[in-house]
Amino acid sequence: MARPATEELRRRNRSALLDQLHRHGPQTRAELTEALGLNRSTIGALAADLSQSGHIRETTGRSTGSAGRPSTLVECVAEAAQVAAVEIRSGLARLSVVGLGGAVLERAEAPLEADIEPLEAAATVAHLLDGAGVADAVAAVPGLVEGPIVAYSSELGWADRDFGTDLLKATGRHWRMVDTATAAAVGEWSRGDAGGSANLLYLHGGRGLTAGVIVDGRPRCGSSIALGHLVVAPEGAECRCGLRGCLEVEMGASRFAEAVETTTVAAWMGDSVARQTVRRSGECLGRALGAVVTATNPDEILFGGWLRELYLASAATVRSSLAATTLPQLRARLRLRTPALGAEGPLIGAAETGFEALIDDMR
Amino acid sequence: MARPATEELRRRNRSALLDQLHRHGPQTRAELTEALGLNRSTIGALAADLSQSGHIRETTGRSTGSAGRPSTLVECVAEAAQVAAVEIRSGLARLSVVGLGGAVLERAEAPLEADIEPLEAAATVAHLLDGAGVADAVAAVPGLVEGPIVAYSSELGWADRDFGTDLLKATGRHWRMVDTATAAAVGEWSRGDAGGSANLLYLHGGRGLTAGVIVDGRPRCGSSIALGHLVVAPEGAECRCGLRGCLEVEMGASRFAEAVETTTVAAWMGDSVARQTVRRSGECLGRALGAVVTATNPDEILFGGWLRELYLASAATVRSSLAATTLPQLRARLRLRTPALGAEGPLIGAAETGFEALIDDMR
DNA sequence: TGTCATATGTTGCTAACAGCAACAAATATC
DNA sequence: GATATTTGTTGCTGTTAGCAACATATGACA
Repeated sequence: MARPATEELRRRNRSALLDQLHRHGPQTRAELTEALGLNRSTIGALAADLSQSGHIRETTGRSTGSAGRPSTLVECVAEAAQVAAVEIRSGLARLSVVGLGGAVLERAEAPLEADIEPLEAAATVAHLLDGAGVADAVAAVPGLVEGPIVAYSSELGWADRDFGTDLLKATGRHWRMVDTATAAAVGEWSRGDAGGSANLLYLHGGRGLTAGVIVDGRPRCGSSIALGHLVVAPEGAECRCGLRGCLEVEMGASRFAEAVETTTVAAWMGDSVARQTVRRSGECLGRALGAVVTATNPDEILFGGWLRELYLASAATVRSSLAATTLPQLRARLRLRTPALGAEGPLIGAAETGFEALIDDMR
Repeated sequence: MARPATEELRRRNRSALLDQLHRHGPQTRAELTEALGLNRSTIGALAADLSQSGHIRETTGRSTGSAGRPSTLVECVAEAAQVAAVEIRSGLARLSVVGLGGAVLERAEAPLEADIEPLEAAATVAHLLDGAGVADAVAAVPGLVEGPIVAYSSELGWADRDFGTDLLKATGRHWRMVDTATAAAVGEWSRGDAGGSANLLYLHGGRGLTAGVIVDGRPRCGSSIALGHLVVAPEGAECRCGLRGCLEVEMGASRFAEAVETTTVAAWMGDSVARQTVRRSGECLGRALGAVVTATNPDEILFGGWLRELYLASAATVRSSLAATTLPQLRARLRLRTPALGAEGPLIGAAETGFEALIDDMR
């Protein structure tokens, strides 16, 4: 290593300080001292560094109410580092520009044509981004994502498409790629209220059905989960992917996705045909979940996208068919719930992925 | 932190050096310099520390064959830190005492009664260990292990038993607990030749059927996978666990386990009844694997215990029924094979778990 | 209103660490 | 046997975080 180890240490501490502020919001220097386990004078020096470089701002402290010299409050400067997060869906591209500390500085969205090609989608993203000066960029795509490649996406109808390179061509910059469900899982993990569980499973319902995982407190990067292509009925109908009896076909994912997009949830749930579909789909979901829970043993399952509506409408059904296919010891710890961040989860999580890389690279 | 940060840095480097030697065997100081990215003089100082404390031994260097001063060879002193690893099976407890660097210093085994109680098993372990002076102790149990608790073990017939505390009572010391499959996965990962894949799934066939996972290059600790209780036939026969159609019942796990234990593999495979059972079970395994692969997306699957024999006898069947239930994009990267360490995997991996903790605690 | 207790920021100093450069040692090559 | 080459050793340096003493700013209480 060319860099001296002492400097390395300093960088690590500096990045830890910024990370702490980014994740947990404005704090006093005294609190930072406590949180990082460093000396007051060290925190002072680190804060001076980061203040100099414009990453943080120190304001005169709020009165604590108790005796003693008031602490100076430290907070991130949102404009100091910005990350662009894009979510690609069927029919829609959404952009958020997020600042250091997690504030959303800009939003934009644009429609996408049906059956759009990756390069065209990338062009739309370029238009949305429009030269915004961001330090990192992350794209969330629903499906099986491997590095820059979208290996398979039911929702977009893409298979083995190099969307990462298309984004590079269209925007002139490198994009990190994640799958929508993993992004949402990261979002809930870092900014939602799922902080407690070390093993989190996020299910995302769109035109297809994908899953994202946090394992032992770390987002599982590098390989995503195409849960919609879990085969639940070996003799079932053929799926576009070539297999038979895929979960997303058996559950009627596209119908749900449309229903949630086009009608109000209340009207949709009132429909008697829909009600029966909901029950049947809830059952199907529960059984599929049984396999997934047995195979991955999570602490918490979150239902995102239209799965949220389905779960809310059929929680009892889901639970009982889950119970028929999992050991009680697995269910004991398991919590089922809906995401706290709603539809913003994927964008927030994607941005968070960018910030993690950014802050890590400061070391 | 009470400790100065500079000392912390030293400890980290010292532990990294020892870790490097433990994992990759004897190396010259020049190689260590390269591997750790530290300066020659730093390596010298660290080696002096560890030599002083007795953890390593420096011998006069082997002649490299090329010009230059010969390098001094550094190696772990096996006796300097020892870990006891125990594997509990139906009918048998096996012990290895492993030294720093991975050398097996002692072996012992003892029969266990059928339907043994945890406390009795712990007593047998105490007898096997017999006051050996080990720095850490790890027990591998087949089933769902959560901290000191065996939540469910088909093989031992235990449910929610506090085996960890029983071991503490019987041996007077703390035991780390892992499930057999995760231990074996760690073994293959660290000492087998699975070093390449970041996501590894190890299937262990005993009286029951469990799985262990390496995710993104890290063993997934804290929660194991009772794969035998994946429900593959909702209308199937009732299992001892209370569910219906569990994989291990449908596959006839106990019959396989017995067959492998009692007859030679060749004779067993020659049997025409067995041959049909093998085909059917291979098919069943393949379909179950489809669900697991879809839900976890591994790079590599290893078949341990009697699954090794089953896989070798029916690889084509397993592959084809796997193909019917997984996306081609998932299969593209996937490798199926048998473990390099054979039956030693669980013990080696369990010991490795202990060493990781031990070396980590030096920091 | 003033004094004291309390909590926090600041400053100068210290111990320890890793890196560096110069030197010493030990081998291969010619 | 002379030289090139690689590696270990030694003394020195720059940087770091911790510490202690001091300065600063508030609340509590008389």
